[in-house]
Amino acid sequence: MRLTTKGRFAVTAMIDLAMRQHQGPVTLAGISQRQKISLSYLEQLFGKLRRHELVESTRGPGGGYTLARAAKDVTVADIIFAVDEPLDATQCGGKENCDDDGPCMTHELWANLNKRMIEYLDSVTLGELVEQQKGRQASSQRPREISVLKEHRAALEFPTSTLQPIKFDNGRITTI
Amino acid sequence: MRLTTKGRFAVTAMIDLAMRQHQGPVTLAGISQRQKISLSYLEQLFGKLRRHELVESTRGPGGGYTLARAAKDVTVADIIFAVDEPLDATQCGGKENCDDDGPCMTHELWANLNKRMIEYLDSVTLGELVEQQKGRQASSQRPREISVLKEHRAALEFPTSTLQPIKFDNGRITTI
DNA sequence: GAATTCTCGACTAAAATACTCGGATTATCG
DNA sequence: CGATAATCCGAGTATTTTAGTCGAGAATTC
Repeated sequence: MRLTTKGRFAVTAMIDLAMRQHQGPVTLAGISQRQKISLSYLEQLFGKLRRHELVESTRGPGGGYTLARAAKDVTVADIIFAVDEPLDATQCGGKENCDDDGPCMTHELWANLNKRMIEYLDSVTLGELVEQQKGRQASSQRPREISVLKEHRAALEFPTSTLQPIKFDNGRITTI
Repeated sequence: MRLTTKGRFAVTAMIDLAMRQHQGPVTLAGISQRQKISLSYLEQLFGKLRRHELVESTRGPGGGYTLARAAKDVTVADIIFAVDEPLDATQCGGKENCDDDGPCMTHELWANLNKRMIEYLDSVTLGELVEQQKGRQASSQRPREISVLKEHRAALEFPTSTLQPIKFDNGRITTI
């Protein structure tokens, strides 16, 4: 489980896709423009998403991508695992003999943290995110205050910080 | 909240320190040997731990480090925040106007994930980890089977994989 | 056949991570 | 005092990862 902007980009792009696919395939060029993610980078990401059977592609004019299954059946964990695929379980990955003398001291700690992260990310579906976003757009231009904690600690930080905002049609809402 | 091997090293080193400090200050050279972490790297980490007032140092021969407060009053989150300090809140850090039109769509998602991770890491104290480790060492050389889930997903992955096992005195247990 | 769109692999720039190195400072011991 | 043990500190470096580029190709539609 790695959390990088890559995963975040992928989730953002998938929300964009989910909100538009009812009109037919969605092009990467479109997602690229709306979400300000480079086309070539999107190509890489969607290659992985396709190989993990989260999206399907149609070539040629009028082509693009569609979800391979219903948005409610895709979890955030699915998306993140698809693009941030673990190259191979790093040492101590699953086995418990990290060293001569059994599991390293922190084994359980990280395993449990991992479990909790996955549980959470697996509990949130793409469909829910889409609904959330629709509600937000419908309510007003000014977003309603969100009940997200202001931690005394720093916010979740992603390794690199080229995080892009999400926009639909240059900030306007087209009647979907 | 970043999860890197740096944080893991720090937690491992702190456990080592907590288990030995009753004999007086623990030297980095010792931790370096036992945990196979480079001395210079440890110096960096403990510089941060000291500035965050998690440890105290004594210079000169017979010197070393001790915990600045009781092990039960130090959480894993404390340690990780000390060494993986957020350079500065990346865009969208705390504020909710990531873009023109309010918080980006995934804002809540990551904020909530972050909250959960912190909650968990804040719920585990250094003291608990030490107790766990003592119990493990006492029971037998062969570690007891640990009830850690074998996820169908990959295990928690740390960005780079120079993870080192933890050892005490070359695998032997000295009567502490 | 021309335009559109995905597909693929190799390459590159920038950043972050995980270190190393040299020297300075502080304290103890004999 | 001087040797030694230890922390302190800043600068530098190697490796890896991330993010993104580029170019050529293949499928599809019109």
